[in-house]
This record gives sequence, structure tokens and C-alpha cells, in this order.
Amino acid sequence: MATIKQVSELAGVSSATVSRVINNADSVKEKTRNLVLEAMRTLGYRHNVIAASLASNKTNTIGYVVPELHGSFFGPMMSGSEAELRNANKHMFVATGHSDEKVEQEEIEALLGRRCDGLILHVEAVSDSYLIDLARQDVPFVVVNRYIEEIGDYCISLDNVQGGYLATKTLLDAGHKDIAYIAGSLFKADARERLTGHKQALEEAGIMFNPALFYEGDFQAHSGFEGMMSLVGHLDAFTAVACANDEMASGAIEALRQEGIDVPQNCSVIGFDNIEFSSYLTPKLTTVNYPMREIGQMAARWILARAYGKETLELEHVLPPHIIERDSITRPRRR
Amino acid sequence: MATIKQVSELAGVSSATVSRVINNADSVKEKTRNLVLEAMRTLGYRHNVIAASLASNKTNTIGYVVPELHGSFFGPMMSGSEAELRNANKHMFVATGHSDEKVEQEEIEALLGRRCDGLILHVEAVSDSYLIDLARQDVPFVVVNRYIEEIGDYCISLDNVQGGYLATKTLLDAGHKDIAYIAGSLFKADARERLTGHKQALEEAGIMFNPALFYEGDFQAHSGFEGMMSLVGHLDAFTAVACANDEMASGAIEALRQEGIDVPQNCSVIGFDNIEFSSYLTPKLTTVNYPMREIGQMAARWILARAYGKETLELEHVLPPHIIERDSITRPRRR
DNA sequence: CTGAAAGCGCTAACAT
DNA sequence: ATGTTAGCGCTTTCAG
Repeated sequence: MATIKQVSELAGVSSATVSRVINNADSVKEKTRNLVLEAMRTLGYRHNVIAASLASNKTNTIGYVVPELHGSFFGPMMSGSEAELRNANKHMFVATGHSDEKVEQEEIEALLGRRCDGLILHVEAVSDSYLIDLARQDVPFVVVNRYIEEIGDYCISLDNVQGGYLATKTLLDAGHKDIAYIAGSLFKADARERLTGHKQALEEAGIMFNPALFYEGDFQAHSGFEGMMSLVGHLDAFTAVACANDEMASGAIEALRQEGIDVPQNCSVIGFDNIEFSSYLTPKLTTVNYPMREIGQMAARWILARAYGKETLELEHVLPPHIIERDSITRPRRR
Repeated sequence: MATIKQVSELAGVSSATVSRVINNADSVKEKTRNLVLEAMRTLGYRHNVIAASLASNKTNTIGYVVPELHGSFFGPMMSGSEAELRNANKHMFVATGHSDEKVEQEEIEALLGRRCDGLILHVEAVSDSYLIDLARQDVPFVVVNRYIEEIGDYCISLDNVQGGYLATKTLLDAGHKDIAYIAGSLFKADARERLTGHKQALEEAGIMFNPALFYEGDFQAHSGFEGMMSLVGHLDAFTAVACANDEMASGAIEALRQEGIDVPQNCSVIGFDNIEFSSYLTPKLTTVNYPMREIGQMAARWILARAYGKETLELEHVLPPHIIERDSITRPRRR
């Protein structure tokens, strides 16, 4: 593998000059530049980014810890970040945390060891205090999909309370008064926040929260199915159900179908997240949009600002959700 | 940021020794090791992987070019590779090619510039000859989801012909004789291969391929919808349709539903790929499994073998597809 | 506009 | 078992 030195010799210039043309920094006379370019070509030179990073103490790389590489949720977020970083000529190093505290920490360490200029952290298992501590070490990073009060500046997330509120409000506006709720695992903050929004909407409408119409699922489709199966006993007590995510909504719809209950004619359903398949369900699912791509972009913008001091307009920490209207909600039938 | 040198001074040993404990190579006396570990801790030392890579000429990193970071197709493949690499203590550097020739080439160059020890290439736009040329340069790499004869050893892919064959065979076995086909964009090799399989199955059953029952889509759901809309005119001429992927199958099902044609009672449907949402469709889609995760794993195993000379059992180049039976196929009704 | 030279932080012989 | 010492290939002052 050819080095800068060999190129410089062939071109009859110093290695500093070669470096200059590579980084097209400083001014290099057109003629020398061509000489160098030519030499690079004949030698099949390939810039050694590792060596450059060591010397310059910059890698032009942002590390990204994601829970998983698959799934309809993380992909769009990474894509959003990637687009923004590409745009700024930075690269992205992706590592997987697998929602495991130890793995997440190791990956963060590994990324730092690789001297990433900044980190985008989509971590679920690592403690708040670990992250707070990281902030003290002056590591440039942002946290995605999680809000930690002490380092609120570092966090980019969706307004889940507002999302939960909107979902139920949409049902209320359609005329529903008796609304069941299938929550996500309540040890997760977003599950709690969405539920809070639900209760707020209810309260605002002067409706009491009814524990009999509540089921705690775990964000998986299957738990939506089970939740609805256990709720369906009192179907006379509700006309609609709000689910804390689309997977559970799909499970709930399946349960309803299995019981011969038409959606939305006999029960309206609203989901949350607007993941890809929600528009492929029957009926097409009305849901709350989780702006994954936008959050990914926003995270990238923040980290670009933090790590490279890029000025950027439009930086926000909490993004607003909105309703995607499709076919799973209708006005309640007269009973 | 503390360096190995500072650690060595604090611990009262040489920097070589510190390096030894970091890489826990060679033998280091328990006592010295603890001394070093202690010094590292008090200094908050963090290993500089960049410097190590430069010195050792190894990065322990595999570069992965993927068309996109989102989508139900690439995620599982990346996950499969990641698991296998993690297992071998190697890292993965993901870059996005966006199915654009120039971008793909640039990313491959960037990954090589970063001195990745090997590359997993899921590239669609770059030419065969570019890849063949890369092979000549002794770059350790594998190509995924694509077969190039001259470098067959470097390729890992699904047997698409066999998949296409199986799909139609399944329909034939259910008693269908008149089978429509919605293909992917025929400028893509996999679309052509799947169609070839379809024709083989037909031929084997002594059935003539009927161009009137053929539609060339583009792998998008919408084209499946349109294809079915144009096919549905001669619904009396077929009792089943095979689609070259699940998206188009979902579009076809939607068209059928819209026309009031029950699936599978009045028309059976089979897809291809078994992407996540296919089991959420109504009816649940019978399809050909594309073993994404397994292909990702296999790619990782090959590259581990190539780049690090790891011995591995079970290396294959062409993986077999199989049918996932669900609810979108039934025996044809008597007419 | 270009060259000389001192590192960047680590590894890997080679010694001891 | 540990220390010495050259680099790895590049960037970056500082001169000229």
C-alpha cells in the first residue's frame, strides 16, 4: 500500500505538499497539485485515515449506539442521522447496545477508544448517572429517545405525554366516552408518559379513568392480543381502545377480529409510533406519528454543533407528535 | 486524555508493559498487572484504538456497505453479521451506499481508507467489473445478495431460482393450474431469477407460461396493486397469483379486497421474502422465506475466515429458501 | 507556495 | 518478566 512518502518522492515534492493536496487545504500551485495527483494515481495511493486521525486528533466520525440494527423503529432514526452527517461530510460508526447495560457501556467505551468526535446514544439500559458522569467528562454526545433532567440539553426526544394525550383526544373528538387503554411496560418511561397523556385527555373531558379498562402490556404484538382478549369481556363498557404502540394495536385488532368484532364499526383503535406496517394493517391503522427520521436528524444536528461547533438553525430538544388519520376510528354506534 | 506513557510512569513500568496488560498478551506478573491497572484507573486511561491500529496495522473492524439503514430487509442482515462479528470480537463499521454507483464506490474507498480488515458489500449499483477488480487488489471482502460468476467465491446469496420455483410449486400443489405472476423490475437479477423459477415450476407441471397473466412491477407495494388491477380483468383465467416480493403481494391483496375478491377463497396469493409485516397482513401471507439473518451471519463468517484466517465450519455460498405457510393460499374453487 | 522535522499514541521486535 | 527503541503514515508548526 503506497504511502504519502512514496507519492511525494515520485512527484518530487515534500510529503507536506502531498498532505496539502489530499486535504486540499492551504494553497498548492495547480501544477504541483497535478503532479501529485498523477503520482497518486500511478501508485494507486489510498489515503490512510487512521494515520491522519492519529496525527490530527480528529476522526471525522460520530459514534452511534443503537439498541438493535433491525426493527422498524431504529432504522429510520439512523437513516435520519446518516443523511445529516453525510451532508456535513462526517462518517458514522454504528455499534449495537442490545439494551444491555454492560454491552451498552462497552460499546460507548469502544467508540470513545476509537476517538469518535462525538456520540449519538440511543441507550436504554445504562443508568442516568452513568450518562450524567459522561457529560462531566466533556465527551460530546447526545441522548436520543430519553429525557434526563440533569442533562436535558443533551437529550432529544418525542413529547410522549402530548402523544398520549393526542391519541385519546382523537378518540374523544370522534365521540367516544368509554375508552380502554393498553399500555406498554410501565417500567419504561415512555410507556408511563404516554399513559399520563391518556389520563390528561380523559380528565380534561371530565371522564374518570377506569382501571377495569386498563391493561399493561409490554409493547409486543402478543401482549396487545392478550390485553384485548382480557378486555373484550366488558366490551359493553367501551367503544374504543388506545394502544401505547402499533404492535400492540395490531395484536388488539387481531383479537377483535378473532372475536368477530368489527374494527372500527364495533370498536375503534388507535396506535402509537406509525411504524411501517401500520398502513398495511386491515383496517389501516390510525396512529400517532413518531417522527423517527426527524429525531435522528435532530440528534445529528446537535452532535454536529457540539463536536464541530457547526452553527445550525432549528435545534430542538423535544419534538411534537401528530396524528396520522387512517381507517381504524369511527364514531361510536348508538348502543 | 491520558496516554500509555503517563500510565507507565505512574506505575513505574515501561510503556511496553502497559501495552501488554492492555492487550493481555504475553505474560505479565500479577503484581505488575495490578500496578498498571491501578494507574490506568486513577488516570482515567482510555485505550487509543486509532494509535494501536496504526502501529499494528490491524483495526479489528469489518466495514459493511448497506443500501439503506432502514427497511425490513437490511436490518436483519446487518444484525446477523453483527452477532457473528461480536462473537469474534470484531467491530463493524456501517456505511450507506444508497444504491448509487458513485456513493457506493466512495464508501468502499472510505472503508478501505479506514483500513478495515475486511468488507461486507451489499451493493447494487457498482458494476461487476469494479468488484472483480477489487478482488484483484487482494482486498478481503464478500458480496451479499448478488452473484458474480467470476468471483463466485466472494458471493453469498439466496437461491432465487429455487425460491421462485418453490412459490409456484406450492400453488401448483394446492391444485392451482392457472397462475398469474407479478414480477419485480426485470433489470434486477433477483427479479429475473425468481421469474425463471416460476417458469420452471410451470414447465415441470406441463403448463404453458401465459403472458396475459404476467405483469412486471418494481418491487414496491403500489406496483403490486396496479399489477393486480390490470390482471383482475381476466380473473376467470387464473385462481392464484405469485408475487416476486411481499410488498407487491400486499398491494395485490389490497387490490383484490377493493374489488371484493376474497383472498384466499377466490384468489390465492403467495409472496416472497417473508419480511416482518407479512405476518400482519390479512390474511397472513404465505411466502418464501428469505433467510436474511442467516445470510448476514454467513457473510460475517466468510469475512472472518478471509480477513483473519479464522477456521469456521459450515461455510456456504448459496442458501436455500423455504416456504412459510400461512393463510393466503387455499385450493381453487370449482368453477 | 513549499520543505524540514517533530510528534500523535501505540506495538513489536529485540534485548536483557 | 520487563525494558528499549524503532517505527506505523500522517499532520502541523515553523522556516524560507
